[in-house]
Amino acid sequence: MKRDALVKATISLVNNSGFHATPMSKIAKMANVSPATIYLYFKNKQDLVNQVYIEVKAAFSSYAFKDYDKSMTVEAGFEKIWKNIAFYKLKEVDQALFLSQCDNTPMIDEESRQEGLKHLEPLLELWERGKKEGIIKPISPYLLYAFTIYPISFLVNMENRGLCTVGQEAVNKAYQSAWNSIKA
Amino acid sequence: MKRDALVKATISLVNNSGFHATPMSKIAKMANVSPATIYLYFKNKQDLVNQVYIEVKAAFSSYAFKDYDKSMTVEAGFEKIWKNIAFYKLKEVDQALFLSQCDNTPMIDEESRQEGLKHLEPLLELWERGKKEGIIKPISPYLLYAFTIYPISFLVNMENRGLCTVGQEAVNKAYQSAWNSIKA
Amino acid sequence: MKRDALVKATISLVNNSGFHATPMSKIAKMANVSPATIYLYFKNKQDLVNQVYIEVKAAFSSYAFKDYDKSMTVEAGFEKIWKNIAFYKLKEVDQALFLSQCDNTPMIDEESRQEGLKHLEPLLELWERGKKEGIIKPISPYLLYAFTIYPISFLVNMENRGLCTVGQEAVNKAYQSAWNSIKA
Amino acid sequence: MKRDALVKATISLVNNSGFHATPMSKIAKMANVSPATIYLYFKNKQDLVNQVYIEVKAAFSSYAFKDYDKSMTVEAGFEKIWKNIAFYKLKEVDQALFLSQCDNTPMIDEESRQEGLKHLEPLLELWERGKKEGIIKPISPYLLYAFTIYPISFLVNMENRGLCTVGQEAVNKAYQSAWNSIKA
DNA sequence: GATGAATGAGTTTTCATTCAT
DNA sequence: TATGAATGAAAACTCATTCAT
Repeated sequence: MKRDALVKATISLVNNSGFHATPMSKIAKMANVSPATIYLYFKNKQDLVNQVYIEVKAAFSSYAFKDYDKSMTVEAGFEKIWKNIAFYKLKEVDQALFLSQCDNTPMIDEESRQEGLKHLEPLLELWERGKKEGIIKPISPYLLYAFTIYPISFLVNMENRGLCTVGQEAVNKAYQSAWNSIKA
Repeated sequence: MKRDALVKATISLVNNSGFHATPMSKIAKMANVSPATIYLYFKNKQDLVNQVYIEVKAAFSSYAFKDYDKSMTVEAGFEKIWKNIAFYKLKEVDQALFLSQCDNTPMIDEESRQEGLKHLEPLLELWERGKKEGIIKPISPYLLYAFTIYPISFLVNMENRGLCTVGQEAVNKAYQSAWNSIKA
Repeated sequence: MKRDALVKATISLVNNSGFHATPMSKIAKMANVSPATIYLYFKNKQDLVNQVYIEVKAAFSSYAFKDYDKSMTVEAGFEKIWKNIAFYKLKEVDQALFLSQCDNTPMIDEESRQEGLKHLEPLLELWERGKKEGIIKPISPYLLYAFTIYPISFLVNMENRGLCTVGQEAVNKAYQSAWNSIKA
Repeated sequence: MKRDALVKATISLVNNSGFHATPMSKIAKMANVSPATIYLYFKNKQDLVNQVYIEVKAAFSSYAFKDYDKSMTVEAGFEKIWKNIAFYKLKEVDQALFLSQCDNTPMIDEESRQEGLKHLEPLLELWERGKKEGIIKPISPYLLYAFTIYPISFLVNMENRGLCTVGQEAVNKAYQSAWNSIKA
């Protein structure tokens, strides 16, 4: 209950001001809780973001593989996963922005980062299979990720700043770009 | 002289700890300068990062269009610019990381962001021409950027964290992915 | 039962960290009790130490006069009492250290201090008698205490810090010093 | 200047409330200084007391050996040193109380304790000589200290609490007790 | 221009105490 | 009796910024 409110407040405030610029007191206030209460659930500020990061990453990853099934063809599977991710990031903008900030700054422990990464396994496996089947380019998973998944964050960022709008059509076009960039 | 040292110190420290986690005193110390001296060159902390951002962005952009010429074909021009950018980011890792952090967090004024953006004009023009010539997909420049330029940041981040190495071959493959993602 | 555990925990923790550096929560934890439970037995933190002080002082004093009897000669009586005290302090190190800390810091109410003091009456009487009989120097009881009883605390402190060991022989020598310092 | 004021304020406040019960803010206020200023001179609260302890101990020790000279007889030397110490403690009550509190609580680092101890060397040497000459009892220096120097602290404590007064006569009597307790 | 000392305002964190159960 | 969750108030400490020199 209170923990949930704290997690939500953290995401929202970190998005708006960055980690180090959001005082615990503000998080507490937004969660309608005393500052001291935070420390019942989290060891300290660092622990708070770490836990939030891991949880958001887990929620994100779980959504990413919804309706995905290893028996799908590589292309179908990739489209499913990619669109899940895109859909998730465009819908749960707050969480997406939070993750984007975590992934591009030193605000998260390396350990928690590793923890958050392991959820991606199925996608890596799919890519591996795709490479074996000659459907996907034989390039490092970092490249595959950089050109298919990572760009989505940019679009969410831009949309959030009101610089552009990402509708259904843009998503489809984006998917085409993503797929074109890695298909063999 | 001292201003330069301050700019460099800022980049380095912000990369390692994030903007709000790097005190002015540390910046001063790293630049071998008194804290008070910072205020001779910059109005305040926010002004300091803003100026550093604009300068780095300018250096980056100027490099991006080295040897580029509007008379080049779209494809040749794009390859030139893309590789300039990639080369720059892989060489000037510190600056690249700094920009990546600026672009994904609320640490920079919106105004300075706009300021930093305008250097990109020639690339946008090239893309426009490419679209008219039917060489590049008719999609928004945000999409074009997301799938060609933005991924480079991811690779630099990963390399910096020691998770992968980006050599000449990877750069070529990355370029192919970038081009494939936007070519008509 | 629980009260006992609380008293013991208090002594132990205050010895290791000092009064103000030992939180109620730690005391509760060490006593396997909820923090709230402490307040069933003690009005507040100050009341807790005060009570503990008085109890320890009482236990100490009661032991001090074991097998002592006003009919003893002054010298025999003093030796008995002194050795009781020394034996007690060397055996119940925790309690001795606790008292030493109480006696040398402002952590105890003046009132409780007085309360703890009155147990010493028989020793004062013995000294009075000794002075009348010309066996003990005609000096203030504070001096008598300072040179006979107080030194024992020092030895216990040193032993506790691992700086020296106080065996049977040392105790005898110490007693000789104590007696020499006050005998007429 | 400011550092001096801080040291003085620390001694005074620790005497009245104990180390952990005196907030940095109070120390700052008493020294007419901002709390932040404390951290210009001391790394943290622990460092503050440690440094104060070492300094007071040094002042004390330096006074202790005033006009003492290794060429003096053991008895004369001891009387000189003992009376120096007594005089100092009775005059510089604040410092004496502070040391007494440091010596009987866990508020000082073991390291600083060692540091403070080494000043006593000349007294230990004198005792060693006294033992060799058969003038002082062949007992451990801890015993010698416990029965000669340590009692002075008790008297100062008592006088400070208003429980007794220690005048010139008492000092002479006390010295006799001290000497009697250790002379062979 | 350059500085080091100083600080007010604010940060994270702790803790004695309470209260609904 | 007994508690665990909750908290207000205060603690230690930090830091952007200033100012006399």
